[in-house]
Amino acid sequence: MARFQDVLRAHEGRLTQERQSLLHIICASVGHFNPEEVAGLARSKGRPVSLTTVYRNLPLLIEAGIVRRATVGDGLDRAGVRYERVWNRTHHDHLTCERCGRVVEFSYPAIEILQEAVAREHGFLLERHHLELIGVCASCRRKAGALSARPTRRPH
Amino acid sequence: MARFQDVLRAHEGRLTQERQSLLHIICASVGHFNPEEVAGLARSKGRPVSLTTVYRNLPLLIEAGIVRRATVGDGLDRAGVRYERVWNRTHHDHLTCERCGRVVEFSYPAIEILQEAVAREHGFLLERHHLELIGVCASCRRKAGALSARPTRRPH
DNA sequence: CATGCTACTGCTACTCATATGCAACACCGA
DNA sequence: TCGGTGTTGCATATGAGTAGCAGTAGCATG
Repeated sequence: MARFQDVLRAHEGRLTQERQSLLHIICASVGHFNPEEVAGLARSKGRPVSLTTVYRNLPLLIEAGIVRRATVGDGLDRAGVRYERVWNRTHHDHLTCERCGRVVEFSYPAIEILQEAVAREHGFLLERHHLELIGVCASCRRKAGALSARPTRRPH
Repeated sequence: MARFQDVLRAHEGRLTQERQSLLHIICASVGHFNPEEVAGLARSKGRPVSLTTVYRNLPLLIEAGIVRRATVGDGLDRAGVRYERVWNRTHHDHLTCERCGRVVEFSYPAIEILQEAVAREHGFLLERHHLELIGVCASCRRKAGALSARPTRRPH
């Protein structure tokens, strides 16, 4: 991508085989991924990239606005950092089911506008945000049934 | 705290010296903390608790609704997981300056209401959320001045 | 199109946060 | 007071991410 090349130039960087491999994989990605998965995909596509290199290039890809860190499963769970492509996609946030782990993407402009308002009120210039809603999805609620375990409504 | 004792009972747990020490420290806490800091405080107060024990008890304290994980500095930065007391405090979210690291707490009921709406639309029962706004605070903007580095407005 | 500078890669070895095995200990109900 | 069992702390293991380093490969230059 031209955008990536710009960032590379700004860093006096080079467009190596490995970086091209990463770009291809990420541009073809649909959901979230972590560094390990990217390295695995690269290997399986015959253009392997070491895990170290993935880690070293992710910051550049973020700076280029191609990927971002995604806060998914930020709850107590053992989640680990995940990333997602941002380039050529519309902005969205995440709604996660804490029972089955399902992740729904949503976008809700009204919330974004209010976030801007909050930032302005405090004299901040808003750059970005992380919003993750955590709850129980419809099917898990059905499964849990009316019997017990109605989750204690204590949002924060 | 009675609440903690309830959780302990549910787990057939015991109210040990160490757990009391942790409770005291956390109930006296004002801002965010990490496990290391808790252990340090306990030691300095003459009721030491090993780091291992802190790690082992934090999940119980979360379950008891006394603390929660706080998403602070979730950006690229080297942040690390932090916790904060929730018990006896009003709910709030965080507004972080990515330049100086200052954290402002805010609460904005309208956003909470919209979050509920989003969850409901998708059939979710909202349990909790993580919201962190990241931007540049007033004084850092002044410092950066009109000269350069107007942050690229690319929120997500 | 050959050359050389230097960024990049991948290996290995390291750090740091967090988890686990285990023996000694201390709660707490009997 | 006593005994079973949950808990603690140490030492050690795990796992994500980082840094050192020697060899490699972009790419600018002549």
